[in-house]
Amino acid sequence: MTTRPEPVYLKIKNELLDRIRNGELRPGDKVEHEEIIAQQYDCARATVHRAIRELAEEGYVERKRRAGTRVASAGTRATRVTIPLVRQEIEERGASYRFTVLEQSVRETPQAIAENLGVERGTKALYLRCVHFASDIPFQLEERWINLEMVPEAEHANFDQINPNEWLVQSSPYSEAAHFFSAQNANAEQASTLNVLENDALFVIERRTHLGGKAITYAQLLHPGANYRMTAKNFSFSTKN
Amino acid sequence: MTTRPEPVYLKIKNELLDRIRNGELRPGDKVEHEEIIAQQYDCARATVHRAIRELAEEGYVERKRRAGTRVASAGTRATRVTIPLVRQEIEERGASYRFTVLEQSVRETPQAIAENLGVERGTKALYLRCVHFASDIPFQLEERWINLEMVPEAEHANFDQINPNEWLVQSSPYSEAAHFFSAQNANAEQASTLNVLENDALFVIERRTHLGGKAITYAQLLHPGANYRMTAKNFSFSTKN
DNA sequence: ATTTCTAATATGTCCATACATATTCAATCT
DNA sequence: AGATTGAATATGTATGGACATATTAGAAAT
Repeated sequence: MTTRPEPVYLKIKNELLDRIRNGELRPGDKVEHEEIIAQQYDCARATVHRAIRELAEEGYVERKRRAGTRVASAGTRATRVTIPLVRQEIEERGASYRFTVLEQSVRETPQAIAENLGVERGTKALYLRCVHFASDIPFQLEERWINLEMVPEAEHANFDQINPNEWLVQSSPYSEAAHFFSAQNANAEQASTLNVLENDALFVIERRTHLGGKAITYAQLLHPGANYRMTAKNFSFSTKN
Repeated sequence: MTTRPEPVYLKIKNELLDRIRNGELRPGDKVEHEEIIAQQYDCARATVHRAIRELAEEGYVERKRRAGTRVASAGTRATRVTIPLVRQEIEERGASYRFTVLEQSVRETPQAIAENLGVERGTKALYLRCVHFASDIPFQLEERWINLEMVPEAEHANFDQINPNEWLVQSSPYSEAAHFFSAQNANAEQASTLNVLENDALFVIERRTHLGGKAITYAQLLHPGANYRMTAKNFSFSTKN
């Protein structure tokens, strides 16, 4: 198998990472200066810099000017989590997707929701409740509030063909989002909607979406715990293997 | 307030991100070529390259040679999750930390565990069960298996002063880890240990740790759902604000 | 019309150099 | 001793050039 030449910065990065992983370089240890590594690999300092900068971004080393680079103290691990669109997630499992809107009404926001939307309590907002099915089995219950001050068109939007999340993604694709993950017991209503038993554990994703400091929407996405498992992916891989 | 001059690559990155966020650049739209942007900002192409490369790593744009750069189709969002050491997590909440080892024994691995450890079913491994307390309230129940083929010292390690996770982190700080998140109902034993009711929802973190393709340990970290909420952090911020 | 080849092109990597800036360490002054 | 100052130094950003490589669009051949 002819292997394409690995970029030098990746080679340096991976070899450093290996040394960190196998314990040759331990937390607190100093990493050689960029210039010295550049000599060792016979490359430019910028190339070494990129390698070590990426390791720093991924949390493996810590850098300080003049002080140099040290292996970071281990323990806390940063991983990458991808929150997909429900439809994608379902179709990737080889199941067919459909959804139904159980409720769609303009309501006064209760305290907890108002806080999440950053509006005064009692401000009118669009409340939505949907179920998303994977091959006709309930997969996700979505309870959503949309800030009509930010997205007034939502009030008369039609969610027969397109689900609220995808509709919102169209209107402002890359708004800023904050996510929280937790576990809850299903209440009677949630249980019957998701076709599980009351008190069954649910995996909950909360999402708050902003644009320019103002909240667009707040959603709770509830999944039957028995089916649902979220996977975190690592940042970098030593290609050696 | 005298503000230090923003690096050019960040200025470019943030201004592009703003254009993507506010909808001026929509998914599928082409971003100007690096050389053109370099002219606009009167900087080198390498500077533009870094700005756009970071946007690509964070999932905002997609790049192809010759084809150019396009705003990525929105929807799936990548976020960063940090899994801290229990002790840190508890102390950061201003609570005092202590833990107790409920069980520590060498056992034959059952099927499910053997799969996670990548060993033959029935291989001996160290089984550990610990509770971690936040100001004397049970915070996390840890059920762990350690592969003694990889870490034989663990068999006679003393977990009175240092908890198993921190002990393992010392022995191989930056092994590779895979994480999974899910929700489970507490069984009777878990419930009494965590001082919650049977069937209460638990937030579960599973962690599988490898080194050079071989599993070191597999752990389930169970948290009472009522207390626990995991927060995902975004990658980049437009500094404009 | 379809396939095959070829040239154009935008991104990907890299270099050699330069200067900026945070931080340390040592020398100097109180 | 303690505070202040200043030089040394490792990283951070940037330049302007070069070549590599994937991919596309168009030309040529079937």
